[in-house]
Amino acid sequence: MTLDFDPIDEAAANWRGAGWAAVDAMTAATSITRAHQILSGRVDTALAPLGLNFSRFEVLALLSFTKEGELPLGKVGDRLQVHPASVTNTVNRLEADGLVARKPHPTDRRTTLAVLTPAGRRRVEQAAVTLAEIEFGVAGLTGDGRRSVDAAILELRVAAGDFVVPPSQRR
Amino acid sequence: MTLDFDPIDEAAANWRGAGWAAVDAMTAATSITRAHQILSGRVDTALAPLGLNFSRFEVLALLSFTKEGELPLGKVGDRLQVHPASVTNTVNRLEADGLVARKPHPTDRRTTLAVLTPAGRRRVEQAAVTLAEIEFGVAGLTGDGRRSVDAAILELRVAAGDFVVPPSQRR
DNA sequence: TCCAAATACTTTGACGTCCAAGTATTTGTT
DNA sequence: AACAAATACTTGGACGTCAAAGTATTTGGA
Repeated sequence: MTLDFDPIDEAAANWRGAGWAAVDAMTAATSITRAHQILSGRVDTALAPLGLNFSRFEVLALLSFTKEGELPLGKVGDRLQVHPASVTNTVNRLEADGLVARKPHPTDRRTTLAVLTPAGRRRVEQAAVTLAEIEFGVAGLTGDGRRSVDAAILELRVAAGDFVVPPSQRR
Repeated sequence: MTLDFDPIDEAAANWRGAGWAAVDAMTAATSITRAHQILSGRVDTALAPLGLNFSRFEVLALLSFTKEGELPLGKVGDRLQVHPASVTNTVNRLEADGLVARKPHPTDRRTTLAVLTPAGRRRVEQAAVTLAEIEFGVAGLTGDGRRSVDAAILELRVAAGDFVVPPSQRR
């Protein structure tokens, strides 16, 4: 069902025709939404044979970067910027597949650690290779395109309060 | 829980440290994912008082641009690039709220038309104003940023086969 | 010391998305 | 004319996300 016109261009023209405002914002929002749809479809398809999706992969990758291969669930949520309930759900699945284990925090009994298992470490290595092969779903974006997307979205993330740029690093 | 560092920068450094490939693709994918998360949160929050979300708004907007304010459900899915089951679901809600009605196609009895009601037309006008006010969730992106995002993602969409650029319009 | 507030995680429930399968109707071929 | 294939939509199920409420534990004053 490939169209023979750009649906976003079409929408922009309709928007202008209706006299609606912020057409450039609308096209940017629609582009980003569609890009996400495309890449997440590609990524999930590529990871499915490994029993992973992007969220699960992100958790494994994050753990694999720590010294001990473990992190409190709350930290996982902070870093990946997802809701605590989603972390619980994701870790449940990883645990069911034996890729991660839950372990009590040594000093704070409110806290639960997610620990990467040996199987989890092997799996995340495979997944990293798989994802690199499909270019994380952004095949079609050139190097320039990737850089400009990163730079533009950086502004959006800062504006959304994702993180504070330390005064020493302002660009 | 604002971080004092850029989590995507951090991820990129970790990726390089682990010797993993396609770091630039990873950051682009992560940026797009996060951008989508930010804007869709903002948009859904802004539309909630109107009983809409972005999907429902898109359907209403699309209908409002047609001459008769009606379109077969299948066409809606094609234009908005969403799964037929999602169209059914979205139209169900719009219908329950009296913003859209289903009507049989005059000649093809397989086909169902979604028709904008007067209430639907009023609602979509309000929503368009609301969305323009919050810049469709992309406040923080400058004009340049919006243009470069659009241009970069255009490549991605074409590569994904969203539409075919007619020979006469290749840029 | 005591206790309200904050923190950490889980549970439940409302939605949204997609896939796969099912029903109805039309199209295209022989 | 007959019928397999294509098309259009709906249904049911698996998942994922978030918000809100619930439980347990720790923290930070009064």
